[in-house]
Amino acid sequence: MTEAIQKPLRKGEQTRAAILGAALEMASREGLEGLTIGVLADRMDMSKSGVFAHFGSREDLQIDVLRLYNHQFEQEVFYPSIREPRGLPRLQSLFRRWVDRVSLEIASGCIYISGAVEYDDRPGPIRDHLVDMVDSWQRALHRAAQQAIDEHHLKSDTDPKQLVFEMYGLVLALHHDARFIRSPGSVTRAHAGFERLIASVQNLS
Amino acid sequence: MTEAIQKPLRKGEQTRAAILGAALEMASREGLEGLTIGVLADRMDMSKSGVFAHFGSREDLQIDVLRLYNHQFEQEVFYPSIREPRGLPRLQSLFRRWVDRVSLEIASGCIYISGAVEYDDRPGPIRDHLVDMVDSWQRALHRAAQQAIDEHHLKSDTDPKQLVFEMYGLVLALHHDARFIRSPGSVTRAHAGFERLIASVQNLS
DNA sequence: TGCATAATAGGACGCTCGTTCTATTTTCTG
DNA sequence: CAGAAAATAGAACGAGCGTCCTATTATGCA
Repeated sequence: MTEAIQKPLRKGEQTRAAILGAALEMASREGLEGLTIGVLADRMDMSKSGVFAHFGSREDLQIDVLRLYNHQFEQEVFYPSIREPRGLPRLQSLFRRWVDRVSLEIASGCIYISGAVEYDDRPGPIRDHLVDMVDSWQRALHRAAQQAIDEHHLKSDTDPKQLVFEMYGLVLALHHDARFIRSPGSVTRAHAGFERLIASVQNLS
Repeated sequence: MTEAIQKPLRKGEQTRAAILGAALEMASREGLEGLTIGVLADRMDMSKSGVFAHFGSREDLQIDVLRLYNHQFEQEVFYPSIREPRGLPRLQSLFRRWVDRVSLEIASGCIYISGAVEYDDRPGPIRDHLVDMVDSWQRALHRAAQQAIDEHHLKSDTDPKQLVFEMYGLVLALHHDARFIRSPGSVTRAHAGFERLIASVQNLS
Protein backbone atom coordinates (compact mmCIF):
# COMPACT_ATOMS: atom_id res chain seq x y z
CA MET A 1 0.00 0.00 0.00
CA THR A 2 3.02 2.25 -0.45
CA GLU A 3 1.89 3.45 -3.83
CA ALA A 4 -1.81 3.87 -4.36
CA ILE A 5 -2.07 4.32 -8.08
CA GLN A 6 0.88 4.48 -10.41
CA LYS A 7 -0.93 3.52 -13.54
CA PRO A 8 -1.66 7.11 -14.59
CA LEU A 9 2.02 7.96 -14.73
CA ARG A 10 1.73 7.34 -18.40
CA LYS A 11 3.33 9.54 -20.99
CA GLY A 12 0.21 11.53 -21.65
CA GLU A 13 -0.18 12.59 -18.05
CA GLN A 14 3.24 14.14 -17.87
CA THR A 15 2.95 16.05 -21.14
CA ARG A 16 -0.45 17.21 -19.95
CA ALA A 17 1.19 18.50 -16.79
CA ALA A 18 3.88 20.23 -18.85
CA ILE A 19 1.26 21.87 -21.06
CA LEU A 20 -0.64 23.01 -18.00
CA GLY A 21 2.50 24.57 -16.56
CA ALA A 22 3.20 26.49 -19.74
CA ALA A 23 -0.45 27.50 -19.91
CA LEU A 24 -0.32 28.84 -16.37
CA GLU A 25 2.74 30.91 -17.15
CA MET A 26 1.09 32.21 -20.29
CA ALA A 27 -2.20 33.02 -18.59
CA SER A 28 -0.36 34.84 -15.82
CA ARG A 29 1.16 37.25 -18.30
CA GLU A 30 -1.56 37.59 -20.92
CA GLY A 31 -4.63 36.84 -18.83
CA LEU A 32 -6.86 33.79 -18.97
CA GLU A 33 -8.67 35.19 -21.99
CA GLY A 34 -5.34 35.72 -23.73
CA LEU A 35 -4.58 32.04 -23.41
CA THR A 36 -4.66 30.63 -26.92
CA ILE A 37 -4.20 27.02 -27.98
CA GLY A 38 -2.18 27.85 -31.06
CA VAL A 39 0.46 29.85 -29.22
CA LEU A 40 0.51 27.27 -26.46
CA ALA A 41 1.13 24.54 -29.03
CA ASP A 42 3.97 26.52 -30.58
CA ARG A 43 5.61 26.96 -27.20
CA MET A 44 5.29 23.23 -26.56
CA ASP A 45 6.52 22.24 -30.02
CA MET A 46 3.31 20.38 -30.57
CA SER A 47 0.42 20.56 -32.96
CA LYS A 48 -2.72 22.41 -32.00
CA SER A 49 -4.78 19.23 -32.04
CA GLY A 50 -2.15 17.45 -29.98
CA VAL A 51 -2.52 20.03 -27.24
CA PHE A 52 -6.25 20.25 -27.66
CA ALA A 53 -6.77 16.51 -27.19
CA HIS A 54 -5.63 16.73 -23.57
CA PHE A 55 -8.50 19.03 -22.68
CA GLY A 56 -12.00 18.72 -23.97
CA SER A 57 -12.16 22.39 -24.84
CA ARG A 58 -10.41 25.68 -24.35
CA GLU A 59 -12.71 26.45 -21.46
CA ASP A 60 -11.75 23.23 -19.69
CA LEU A 61 -8.11 24.14 -20.19
CA GLN A 62 -8.70 27.55 -18.65
CA ILE A 63 -10.46 26.01 -15.67
CA ASP A 64 -7.64 23.52 -15.17
CA VAL A 65 -5.15 26.39 -15.25
CA LEU A 66 -7.26 28.11 -12.64
CA ARG A 67 -7.22 25.03 -10.45
CA LEU A 68 -3.46 24.74 -10.76
CA TYR A 69 -3.02 28.37 -9.77
CA ASN A 70 -5.34 27.93 -6.83
CA HIS A 71 -3.41 24.88 -5.70
CA GLN A 72 -0.06 26.71 -5.82
CA PHE A 73 -1.53 29.68 -4.01
CA GLU A 74 -2.79 27.47 -1.21
CA GLN A 75 0.52 25.66 -0.95
CA GLU A 76 2.57 28.84 -0.79
CA VAL A 77 0.34 31.14 1.20
CA PHE A 78 -2.41 29.37 3.05
CA TYR A 79 -1.03 26.09 4.39
CA PRO A 80 2.25 27.43 5.75
CA SER A 81 0.32 30.16 7.55
CA ILE A 82 -2.18 27.95 9.32
CA ARG A 83 0.74 26.31 11.08
CA GLU A 84 1.35 29.64 12.81
CA PRO A 85 -0.39 30.17 16.16
CA ARG A 86 -3.94 31.33 15.68
CA GLY A 87 -4.72 34.98 16.09
CA LEU A 88 -2.54 37.89 15.07
CA PRO A 89 0.57 35.84 14.18
CA ARG A 90 -1.42 33.76 11.72
CA LEU A 91 -3.08 36.80 10.23
CA GLN A 92 0.27 38.50 9.83
CA SER A 93 1.74 35.41 8.22
CA LEU A 94 -1.13 35.21 5.76
CA PHE A 95 -0.60 38.81 4.70
CA ARG A 96 3.18 38.58 4.55
CA ARG A 97 3.17 35.41 2.44
CA TRP A 98 0.46 36.89 0.25
CA VAL A 99 2.52 40.01 -0.39
CA ASP A 100 5.60 37.89 -0.97
CA ARG A 101 3.81 35.91 -3.61
CA VAL A 102 2.37 38.95 -5.36
CA SER A 103 5.82 40.53 -5.26
CA LEU A 104 7.20 37.59 -7.21
CA GLU A 105 4.21 37.81 -9.49
CA ILE A 106 4.99 41.37 -10.42
CA ALA A 107 6.90 39.94 -13.35
CA SER A 108 4.13 37.58 -14.36
CA GLY A 109 0.83 38.73 -12.87
CA CYS A 110 -1.66 37.38 -10.36
CA ILE A 111 -4.52 35.45 -11.92
CA TYR A 112 -6.88 36.18 -9.03
CA ILE A 113 -6.47 39.88 -9.70
CA SER A 114 -6.39 39.90 -13.50
CA GLY A 115 -9.20 37.35 -13.56
CA ALA A 116 -11.34 39.56 -11.35
CA VAL A 117 -11.23 42.25 -14.02
CA GLU A 118 -11.53 39.91 -16.97
CA TYR A 119 -14.57 38.10 -15.62
CA ASP A 120 -16.37 40.73 -13.57
CA ASP A 121 -19.00 40.95 -16.30
CA ARG A 122 -18.52 37.72 -18.21
CA PRO A 123 -20.78 34.99 -16.87
CA GLY A 124 -19.93 31.33 -17.19
CA PRO A 125 -18.10 28.46 -15.52
CA ILE A 126 -14.76 30.27 -15.45
CA ARG A 127 -16.18 33.21 -13.56
CA ASP A 128 -17.97 30.84 -11.21
CA HIS A 129 -14.79 28.96 -10.37
CA LEU A 130 -12.83 32.16 -9.96
CA VAL A 131 -15.37 33.74 -7.63
CA ASP A 132 -15.41 30.55 -5.57
CA MET A 133 -11.65 30.61 -5.15
CA VAL A 134 -11.35 34.30 -4.32
CA ASP A 135 -14.31 34.11 -2.02
CA SER A 136 -12.82 31.13 -0.22
CA TRP A 137 -9.55 33.03 0.18
CA GLN A 138 -11.36 36.05 1.58
CA ARG A 139 -13.23 33.81 4.01
CA ALA A 140 -9.96 32.31 5.17
CA LEU A 141 -8.69 35.82 5.89
CA HIS A 142 -11.95 36.63 7.59
CA ARG A 143 -11.65 33.59 9.87
CA ALA A 144 -8.09 34.51 10.80
CA ALA A 145 -9.17 38.05 11.61
CA GLN A 146 -12.06 36.82 13.73
CA GLN A 147 -9.73 34.50 15.63
CA ALA A 148 -7.36 37.39 16.29
CA ILE A 149 -10.30 39.20 17.84
CA ASP A 150 -11.33 36.17 19.85
CA GLU A 151 -7.78 35.81 21.14
CA HIS A 152 -7.94 39.44 22.24
CA HIS A 153 -5.07 40.37 19.94
CA LEU A 154 -7.35 42.83 18.22
CA LYS A 155 -9.92 45.16 19.76
CA SER A 156 -13.27 43.51 20.34
CA ASP A 157 -15.13 46.09 18.24
CA THR A 158 -12.99 45.38 15.19
CA ASP A 159 -14.94 44.57 12.03
CA PRO A 160 -13.25 41.58 10.36
CA LYS A 161 -14.84 42.33 7.00
CA GLN A 162 -13.54 45.88 7.08
CA LEU A 163 -10.10 44.56 7.96
CA VAL A 164 -10.05 42.08 5.08
CA PHE A 165 -11.40 44.75 2.72
CA GLU A 166 -8.48 47.02 3.52
CA MET A 167 -5.94 44.20 3.37
CA TYR A 168 -7.19 43.28 -0.06
CA GLY A 169 -6.94 46.92 -1.08
CA LEU A 170 -3.31 47.06 -0.08
CA VAL A 171 -2.47 44.02 -2.20
CA LEU A 172 -4.46 45.38 -5.13
CA ALA A 173 -2.62 48.69 -4.87
CA LEU A 174 0.67 46.82 -4.74
CA HIS A 175 -0.21 44.88 -7.88
CA HIS A 176 -1.41 48.04 -9.61
CA ASP A 177 1.49 50.31 -8.82
CA ALA A 178 4.23 47.73 -9.24
CA ARG A 179 2.98 45.99 -12.33
CA PHE A 180 1.14 48.72 -14.23
CA ILE A 181 2.67 52.01 -13.11
CA ARG A 182 5.96 50.30 -12.33
CA SER A 183 6.72 52.66 -9.51
CA PRO A 184 9.28 51.39 -7.01
CA GLY A 185 8.67 51.05 -3.29
CA SER A 186 5.22 49.51 -3.61
CA VAL A 187 6.09 46.45 -1.54
CA THR A 188 7.30 48.65 1.29
CA ARG A 189 4.11 50.69 1.13
CA ALA A 190 1.93 47.60 1.26
CA HIS A 191 3.70 46.48 4.42
CA ALA A 192 3.59 49.97 5.93
CA GLY A 193 -0.12 50.14 5.24
CA PHE A 194 -0.70 46.81 6.91
CA GLU A 195 1.25 47.79 10.00
CA ARG A 196 -0.70 51.00 10.31
CA LEU A 197 -3.90 49.08 9.79
CA ILE A 198 -3.08 46.53 12.50
CA ALA A 199 -1.85 49.22 14.87
CA SER A 200 -5.20 50.97 14.65
CA VAL A 201 -7.14 47.87 15.72
CA GLN A 202 -4.62 46.20 18.03
CA ASN A 203 -5.24 45.63 21.70
CA LEU A 204 -2.49 47.30 23.64
CA SER A 205 -3.17 45.45 26.89
CA MET B 1 -18.00 86.03 -30.51
CA THR B 2 -20.70 84.05 -28.81
CA GLU B 3 -19.93 80.94 -30.80
CA ALA B 4 -16.30 80.28 -31.60
CA ILE B 5 -16.45 77.55 -34.21
CA GLN B 6 -19.62 76.02 -35.53
CA LYS B 7 -18.32 74.71 -38.80
CA PRO B 8 -17.34 71.28 -37.48
CA LEU B 9 -20.91 70.60 -36.39
CA ARG B 10 -21.30 68.70 -39.60
CA LYS B 11 -23.16 65.44 -39.77
CA GLY B 12 -20.05 63.32 -39.59
CA GLU B 13 -18.88 64.93 -36.41
CA GLN B 14 -22.02 64.15 -34.53
CA THR B 15 -22.23 60.53 -35.64
CA ARG B 16 -18.58 60.24 -34.73
CA ALA B 17 -19.44 61.51 -31.27
CA ALA B 18 -22.32 59.06 -31.03
CA ILE B 19 -20.07 56.18 -32.04
CA LEU B 20 -17.51 57.26 -29.49
CA GLY B 21 -20.15 57.32 -26.78
CA ALA B 22 -21.29 53.81 -27.59
CA ALA B 23 -17.69 52.68 -27.79
CA LEU B 24 -17.01 54.09 -24.34
CA GLU B 25 -19.98 52.28 -22.90
CA MET B 26 -18.88 49.08 -24.59
CA ALA B 27 -15.25 49.38 -23.50
CA SER B 28 -16.37 50.04 -19.94
CA ARG B 29 -18.14 46.71 -19.78
CA GLU B 30 -15.97 44.50 -21.96
CA GLY B 31 -12.64 46.23 -21.60
CA LEU B 32 -10.73 48.21 -24.19
CA GLU B 33 -9.45 45.00 -25.77
CA GLY B 34 -12.99 43.68 -25.99
CA LEU B 35 -13.98 46.66 -28.07
CA THR B 36 -14.71 45.34 -31.55
CA ILE B 37 -15.66 47.33 -34.63
CA GLY B 38 -18.16 44.78 -35.85
CA VAL B 39 -20.22 44.73 -32.68
CA LEU B 40 -19.94 48.51 -32.42
CA ALA B 41 -21.28 48.84 -35.96
CA ASP B 42 -24.21 46.55 -35.15
CA ARG B 43 -25.09 48.62 -32.12
CA MET B 44 -24.98 51.78 -34.22
CA ASP B 45 -26.94 50.25 -37.09
CA MET B 46 -24.08 51.03 -39.39
CA SER B 47 -21.73 49.06 -41.56
CA LYS B 48 -18.29 48.11 -40.29
CA SER B 49 -16.57 50.29 -42.86
CA GLY B 50 -18.88 53.17 -42.06
CA VAL B 51 -17.74 53.09 -38.45
CA PHE B 52 -14.17 52.38 -39.37
CA ALA B 53 -13.91 55.44 -41.63
CA HIS B 54 -14.28 57.77 -38.68
CA PHE B 55 -11.09 56.46 -37.09
CA GLY B 56 -7.95 55.58 -38.90
CA SER B 57 -7.64 52.28 -37.11
CA ARG B 58 -8.99 50.30 -34.21
CA GLU B 59 -6.11 51.51 -32.08
CA ASP B 60 -6.97 55.14 -32.79
CA LEU B 61 -10.54 54.40 -31.81
CA GLN B 62 -9.38 52.88 -28.54
CA ILE B 63 -7.20 55.88 -27.80
CA ASP B 64 -10.07 58.26 -28.55
CA VAL B 65 -12.26 56.27 -26.18
CA LEU B 66 -9.55 56.60 -23.58
CA ARG B 67 -9.40 60.36 -24.09
CA LEU B 68 -13.16 60.65 -23.76
CA TYR B 69 -13.10 58.68 -20.51
CA ASN B 70 -10.29 60.82 -19.18
CA HIS B 71 -12.20 63.96 -20.04
CA GLN B 72 -15.33 62.79 -18.24
CA PHE B 73 -13.30 61.72 -15.24
CA GLU B 74 -11.69 65.14 -14.98
CA GLN B 75 -15.03 66.90 -15.36
CA GLU B 76 -16.74 64.83 -12.70
CA VAL B 77 -13.99 64.31 -10.19
CA PHE B 78 -11.06 66.64 -10.60
CA TYR B 79 -12.40 70.05 -11.59
CA PRO B 80 -15.23 70.24 -9.06
CA SER B 81 -12.78 69.30 -6.33
CA ILE B 82 -10.15 71.94 -7.04
CA ARG B 83 -12.79 74.54 -6.32
CA GLU B 84 -12.80 73.32 -2.73
CA PRO B 85 -10.39 75.04 -0.35
CA ARG B 86 -6.92 73.61 -0.60
CA GLY B 87 -5.79 71.14 1.99
CA LEU B 88 -7.88 68.48 3.65
CA PRO B 89 -11.26 69.64 2.26
CA ARG B 90 -9.97 69.36 -1.28
CA LEU B 91 -8.39 65.96 -0.62
CA GLN B 92 -11.62 64.71 0.90
CA SER B 93 -13.62 66.01 -2.05
CA LEU B 94 -11.31 64.26 -4.49
CA PHE B 95 -11.78 60.97 -2.71
CA ARG B 96 -15.50 61.33 -2.23
CA ARG B 97 -16.16 62.22 -5.86
CA TRP B 98 -13.84 59.46 -6.97
CA VAL B 99 -15.72 56.89 -4.92
CA ASP B 100 -19.02 58.30 -6.14
CA ARG B 101 -17.95 57.84 -9.70
CA VAL B 102 -16.65 54.30 -9.19
CA SER B 103 -19.89 53.49 -7.37
CA LEU B 104 -21.85 54.44 -10.47
CA GLU B 105 -19.35 52.51 -12.53
CA ILE B 106 -20.03 49.32 -10.63
CA ALA B 107 -22.60 48.57 -13.31
CA SER B 108 -20.27 49.40 -16.16
CA GLY B 109 -16.65 49.28 -14.97
CA CYS B 110 -13.83 51.77 -14.61
CA ILE B 111 -11.49 51.92 -17.57
CA TYR B 112 -8.56 53.15 -15.50
CA ILE B 113 -8.79 50.00 -13.41
CA SER B 114 -9.62 47.44 -16.08
CA GLY B 115 -7.09 49.05 -18.40
CA ALA B 116 -4.38 48.75 -15.78
CA VAL B 117 -4.81 44.98 -15.85
CA GLU B 118 -5.29 44.69 -19.59
CA TYR B 119 -2.19 46.71 -20.45
CA ASP B 120 0.17 46.02 -17.59
CA ASP B 121 2.22 43.81 -19.89
CA ARG B 122 1.12 44.93 -23.34
CA PRO B 123 3.37 47.68 -24.68
CA GLY B 124 2.17 50.21 -27.19
CA PRO B 125 0.49 53.60 -27.57
CA ILE B 126 -2.61 52.57 -25.63
CA ARG B 127 -0.61 51.56 -22.60
CA ASP B 128 1.41 54.77 -22.86
CA HIS B 129 -1.68 56.94 -22.90
CA LEU B 130 -3.25 55.01 -20.07
CA VAL B 131 -0.18 55.23 -17.86
CA ASP B 132 0.01 58.96 -18.53
CA MET B 133 -3.57 59.48 -17.44
CA VAL B 134 -3.41 57.36 -14.31
CA ASP B 135 -0.07 58.82 -13.38
CA SER B 136 -1.40 62.34 -13.81
CA TRP B 137 -4.38 61.45 -11.60
CA GLN B 138 -2.08 60.05 -8.93
CA ARG B 139 0.07 63.17 -9.07
CA ALA B 140 -3.03 65.31 -8.61
CA LEU B 141 -3.86 63.32 -5.49
CA HIS B 142 -0.28 63.62 -4.37
CA ARG B 143 -0.36 67.42 -4.73
CA ALA B 144 -3.57 67.65 -2.75
CA ALA B 145 -2.07 65.52 0.01
CA GLN B 146 1.08 67.63 0.10
CA GLN B 147 -1.02 70.79 0.36
CA ALA B 148 -2.97 69.30 3.24
CA ILE B 149 0.34 68.78 4.98
CA ASP B 150 1.51 72.30 4.17
CA GLU B 151 -1.73 73.70 5.55
CA HIS B 152 -1.08 71.77 8.75
CA HIS B 153 -4.25 69.77 8.30
CA LEU B 154 -2.17 66.61 8.28
CA LYS B 155 0.81 65.74 10.44
CA SER B 156 4.08 67.07 9.08
CA ASP B 157 5.69 63.63 8.96
CA THR B 158 2.94 62.24 6.73
CA ASP B 159 4.15 60.55 3.54
CA PRO B 160 1.94 61.76 0.67
CA LYS B 161 2.88 58.81 -1.52
CA GLN B 162 1.91 56.36 1.17
CA LEU B 163 -1.39 58.20 1.59
CA VAL B 164 -2.19 58.07 -2.11
CA PHE B 165 -1.15 54.41 -2.26
CA GLU B 166 -3.66 53.52 0.41
CA MET B 167 -6.39 55.69 -1.09
CA TYR B 168 -5.91 53.94 -4.39
CA GLY B 169 -6.08 50.60 -2.63
CA LEU B 170 -9.43 51.46 -1.09
CA VAL B 171 -10.90 52.33 -4.49
CA LEU B 172 -9.43 49.20 -6.05
CA ALA B 173 -10.91 47.09 -3.27
CA LEU B 174 -14.25 48.80 -3.79
CA HIS B 175 -14.18 48.05 -7.50
CA HIS B 176 -13.08 44.46 -6.86
CA ASP B 177 -15.59 43.55 -4.19
CA ALA B 178 -18.55 45.39 -5.67
CA ARG B 179 -18.07 44.49 -9.30
CA PHE B 180 -16.45 41.06 -9.18
CA ILE B 181 -17.46 39.51 -5.85
CA ARG B 182 -20.65 41.56 -5.80
CA SER B 183 -20.66 41.77 -2.05
CA PRO B 184 -22.77 44.60 -0.62
CA GLY B 185 -21.46 47.31 1.67
CA SER B 186 -18.28 47.96 -0.27
CA VAL B 187 -18.94 51.66 -0.68
CA THR B 188 -19.40 52.05 3.05
CA ARG B 189 -16.16 50.19 3.68
CA ALA B 190 -14.24 52.38 1.27
CA HIS B 191 -15.44 55.47 3.10
CA ALA B 192 -14.75 53.93 6.50
CA GLY B 193 -11.25 53.04 5.41
CA PHE B 194 -10.61 56.57 4.23
CA GLU B 195 -11.84 58.11 7.45
CA ARG B 196 -9.65 55.82 9.50
CA LEU B 197 -6.74 56.60 7.19
CA ILE B 198 -7.20 60.35 7.53
CA ALA B 199 -7.72 60.10 11.27
CA SER B 200 -4.36 58.39 11.65
CA VAL B 201 -2.48 61.24 9.95
CA GLN B 202 -4.62 64.20 10.96
CA ASN B 203 -3.32 67.06 13.06
CA LEU B 204 -5.51 67.36 16.14
CA SER B 205 -4.37 70.86 17.10
C1' DT C 1 -30.86 74.17 -57.45
C1' DG C 2 -26.40 71.98 -58.85
C1' DC C 3 -22.16 70.26 -57.72
C1' DA C 4 -18.08 69.16 -55.09
C1' DT C 5 -17.34 66.70 -51.16
C1' DA C 6 -18.16 64.16 -47.21
C1' DA C 7 -20.34 60.04 -45.31
C1' DT C 8 -21.63 55.50 -45.60
C1' DA C 9 -22.39 50.72 -47.56
C1' DG C 10 -20.91 46.46 -49.48
C1' DG C 11 -17.83 43.14 -50.48
C1' DA C 12 -13.46 40.94 -50.39
C1' DC C 13 -8.74 40.11 -48.40
C1' DG C 14 -5.72 37.59 -45.23
C1' DC C 15 -5.34 36.21 -40.73
C1' DT C 16 -6.26 33.73 -36.32
C1' DC C 17 -9.30 31.38 -33.53
C1' DG C 18 -11.51 26.86 -31.52
C1' DT C 19 -12.93 22.63 -33.03
C1' DT C 20 -13.45 18.23 -35.66
C1' DC C 21 -12.04 14.32 -38.44
C1' DT C 22 -8.96 11.07 -40.00
C1' DA C 23 -4.30 9.16 -40.15
C1' DT C 24 -0.15 7.94 -38.15
C1' DT C 25 3.02 7.25 -34.66
C1' DT C 26 4.16 6.10 -30.02
C1' DT C 27 3.44 3.86 -25.71
C1' DC C 28 2.05 0.33 -22.67
C1' DT C 29 0.82 -4.45 -21.65
C1' DG C 30 -0.18 -9.47 -21.94
C1' DC D 1 7.51 -9.34 -29.41
C1' DA D 2 2.78 -8.49 -30.97
C1' DG D 3 -1.25 -6.19 -30.68
C1' DA D 4 -4.43 -3.07 -28.33
C1' DA D 5 -4.74 1.43 -26.78
C1' DA D 6 -3.21 5.93 -26.17
C1' DA D 7 -0.99 10.05 -27.98
C1' DT D 8 -0.03 13.10 -31.51
C1' DA D 9 -0.04 15.20 -36.25
C1' DG D 10 -2.10 17.26 -40.20
C1' DA D 11 -5.50 19.23 -42.78
C1' DA D 12 -9.86 21.39 -43.12
C1' DC D 13 -14.08 23.82 -41.38
C1' DG D 14 -16.71 28.03 -40.24
C1' DA D 15 -16.69 32.15 -37.83
C1' DG D 16 -14.93 36.60 -36.47
C1' DC D 17 -11.41 39.92 -36.68
C1' DG D 18 -9.22 44.53 -38.74
C1' DT D 19 -8.50 46.62 -42.93
C1' DC D 20 -8.78 48.08 -47.79
C1' DC D 21 -11.09 49.26 -52.15
C1' DT D 22 -14.79 50.74 -54.82
C1' DA D 23 -19.35 52.23 -55.35
C1' DT D 24 -23.32 54.72 -53.89
C1' DT D 25 -25.79 57.92 -51.15
C1' DA D 26 -26.32 62.02 -48.43
C1' DT D 27 -24.79 66.55 -47.15
C1' DG D 28 -23.64 71.39 -47.33
C1' DC D 29 -22.26 75.38 -49.84
C1' DA D 30 -22.11 78.61 -54.29
